[in-house]
Amino acid sequence: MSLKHGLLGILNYGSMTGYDLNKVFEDSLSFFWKAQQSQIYRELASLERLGLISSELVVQDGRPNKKVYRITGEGRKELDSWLRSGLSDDLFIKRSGFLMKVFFSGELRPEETARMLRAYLARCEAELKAMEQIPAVIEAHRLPGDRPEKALCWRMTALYGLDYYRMQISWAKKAIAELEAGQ
Amino acid sequence: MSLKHGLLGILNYGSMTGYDLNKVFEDSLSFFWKAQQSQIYRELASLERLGLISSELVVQDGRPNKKVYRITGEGRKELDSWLRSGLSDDLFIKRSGFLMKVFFSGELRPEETARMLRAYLARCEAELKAMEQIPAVIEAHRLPGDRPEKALCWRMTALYGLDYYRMQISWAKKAIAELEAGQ
DNA sequence: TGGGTCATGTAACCTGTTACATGATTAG
DNA sequence: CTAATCATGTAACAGGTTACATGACCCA
Repeated sequence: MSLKHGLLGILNYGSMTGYDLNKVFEDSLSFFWKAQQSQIYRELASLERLGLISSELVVQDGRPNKKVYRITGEGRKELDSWLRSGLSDDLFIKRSGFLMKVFFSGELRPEETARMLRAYLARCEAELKAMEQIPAVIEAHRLPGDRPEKALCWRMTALYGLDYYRMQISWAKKAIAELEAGQ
Repeated sequence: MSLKHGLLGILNYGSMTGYDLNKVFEDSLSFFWKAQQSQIYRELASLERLGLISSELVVQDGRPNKKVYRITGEGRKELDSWLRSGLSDDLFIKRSGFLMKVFFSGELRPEETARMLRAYLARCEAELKAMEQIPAVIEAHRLPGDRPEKALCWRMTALYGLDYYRMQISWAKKAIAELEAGQ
């Protein structure tokens, strides 16, 4: 459900094509919501059927024609009621293939488990490094007309990302130390 | 994919019915993998078609007959190769409806956002409290024949859960403070 | 001349969710 | 007597993943 609301949320900031939406998702939301391009097109079609967005074909020459989507009044109402509906039930981690593997790694030799954890640690350190620039990017993206709350909320999710990776890193270090102590 | 491997992993510790597997999932894995009962039955059927598990009908009187699933040699091979295959690509949070909402909450008044965050904080504190007993439960579940690595890996995932909720709590507190400062 | 960007989508498949359906036993 | 537990599933739908398909323009 949230993909639909994410699309509405972005279109609420400005009309754009499926292609653009895909890029915005990759650039800004992919940390907490990874969407496939094909899925975005499908959801756009569905949102249009529901009357929450409308589209206009823009003929271009030199490059392919494009379909620009715009949020409708109905769409704004839906977005608003979603935002105000409080917490939903889908809060926490639902599926982690990684933790599943850790859970069953008692079958492996401790060195093998440790090797996997070290690889995980390296990945987390790389992700953290990549995220560290985001708060500055948000600051830069700020437009004069924007409500200050917007930047605050964006920064809150970015800080979440930083905290998240820092936690992964400290957990992984502890786990590796425990494995090495156990041998 | 990981649901299949989770089922194999549990059946590797002992044969059981779909009903039992569902309970094990709820009791032990639901923190990082929430599976529906109907999905478990479907995956069991699929694993059996693949020859990774086999089943035996046990006729009971007084209660419904049951189908006891057992991992096959093929299944053990598959489980083992999954465990040794290192990190997969599905590492991090993929979808968080909660963060999606936070991201777009710039449209709300700060008090409304703060109310949502306080509700989140309360949920996290409750989850943390519930998880705090788990390391002791794992210790209690230990059987004489078990490899010590098994308990270690279980404890690592439980510690992950604790760290995870503690991180959520500290992030939420910071975010609420920022919102209140911004007003 | 080859790869990246712009721009659209479809098709098939897999996985997850929700709801329905049955029926006996046992514990409070 | 009523709710929980034991035990099986199916059906329909929603959502996510992977792969395919097209085609022009621009830059190196």
